[in-house]
Amino acid sequence: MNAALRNTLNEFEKIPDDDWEFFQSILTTSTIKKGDFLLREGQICKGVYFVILGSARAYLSIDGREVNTSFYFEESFISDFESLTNDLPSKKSIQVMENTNVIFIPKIKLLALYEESTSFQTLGRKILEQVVILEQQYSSLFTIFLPKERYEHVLENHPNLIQRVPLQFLASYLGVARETLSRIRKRVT
Amino acid sequence: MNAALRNTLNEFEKIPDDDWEFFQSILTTSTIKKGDFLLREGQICKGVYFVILGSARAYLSIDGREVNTSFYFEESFISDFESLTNDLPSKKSIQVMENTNVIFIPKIKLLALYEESTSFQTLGRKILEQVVILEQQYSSLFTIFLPKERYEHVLENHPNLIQRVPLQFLASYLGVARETLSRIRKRVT
DNA sequence: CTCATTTTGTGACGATAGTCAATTTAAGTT
DNA sequence: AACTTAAATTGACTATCGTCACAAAATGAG
Repeated sequence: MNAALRNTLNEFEKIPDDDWEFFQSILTTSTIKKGDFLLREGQICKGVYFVILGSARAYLSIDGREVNTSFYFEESFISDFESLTNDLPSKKSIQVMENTNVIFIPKIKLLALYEESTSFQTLGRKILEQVVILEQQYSSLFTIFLPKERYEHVLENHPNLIQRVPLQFLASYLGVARETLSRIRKRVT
Repeated sequence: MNAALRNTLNEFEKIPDDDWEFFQSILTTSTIKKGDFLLREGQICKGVYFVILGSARAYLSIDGREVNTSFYFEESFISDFESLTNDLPSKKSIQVMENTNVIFIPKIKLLALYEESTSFQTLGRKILEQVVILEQQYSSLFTIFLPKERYEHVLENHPNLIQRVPLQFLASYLGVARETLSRIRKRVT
């Protein structure tokens, strides 16, 4: 059941068997129904989710309008770091886009695990390094590309996004109006 | 001489004295002349710089045009994570904007230190967590704000940037043409 | 201080994306 | 399958930004 998570973690850092045993004991698995929330604006994020099957989105509510900031699919980690690491009320909501199976990793337990296991500490650092890289690539979308080019670049590099995310959510993620994205898509395809 | 660095690190995690002693031994301090480079496109980034005094910018060269992706001032860490963590040729160049004093922390030594010291490992993780948060705030500039609002938001939250970065560099960082930024600044001020 | 170079500011124009409104298409429910 | 609701598309119009060309201001070197 947790095999997908172990495989993903092993790509970053090999986990010794006994570390893994303890790690498993802090995990809880659950199924979230389409439209339900992993985190709501104002709540304090208490841990990290791992997506076994399904998808989710993170968004900001800006005077009534929803601005999508991230999308998550199988084998990815979901959290709001701003809330999680500094215990601040989240500015974002995280909502599941379809029925989704997740593993929950509580922050308190994870921090304790870091203290005891060097390999997990290393793991946490390596995952964060990749998150930083992805975030930088995302922001450069806006500074180096025009809207149409942003779409093409995402189509090329993250086809999941284009295939599995409804246009209404994708638009704000790409920084364009829904109508504009619709027109871009017609021209490109 | 390294006091500024120690102070900064202590805000993340207290460093035991003996850990600090060893850490100091891997550091080298240098002065970089205005316009010189800490990293050039195509090179592999070999470590992290800490700014004691001065400033720097990171930029991408996109068909002749320079797109600035980050600015660095006193007490901040400079690196290209995409190159550093995965040993890839850097897409970015990092150039000093004025005569700048930096401390260099070599990656190889730092990784060795991580293996031996839990507090440094934790430190590395905590710094990365804050980097992720900053990067996410940067990308949301583009999705939630119009150009004029981006300028005002940066003016409010990172006044250093507005005061110390030439307009020609700021423009691409904010995703607008130089002329547009010039006009925004006239209206806002 | 003067000259040369770089940086910033301005004006005019065209291209592009945003907005509003209406329609078509798709999805979900009973 | 029929109905309802939501999502995507399309058209018309406007606002905004980018581009090009040039002028003014600031910076730096001799």
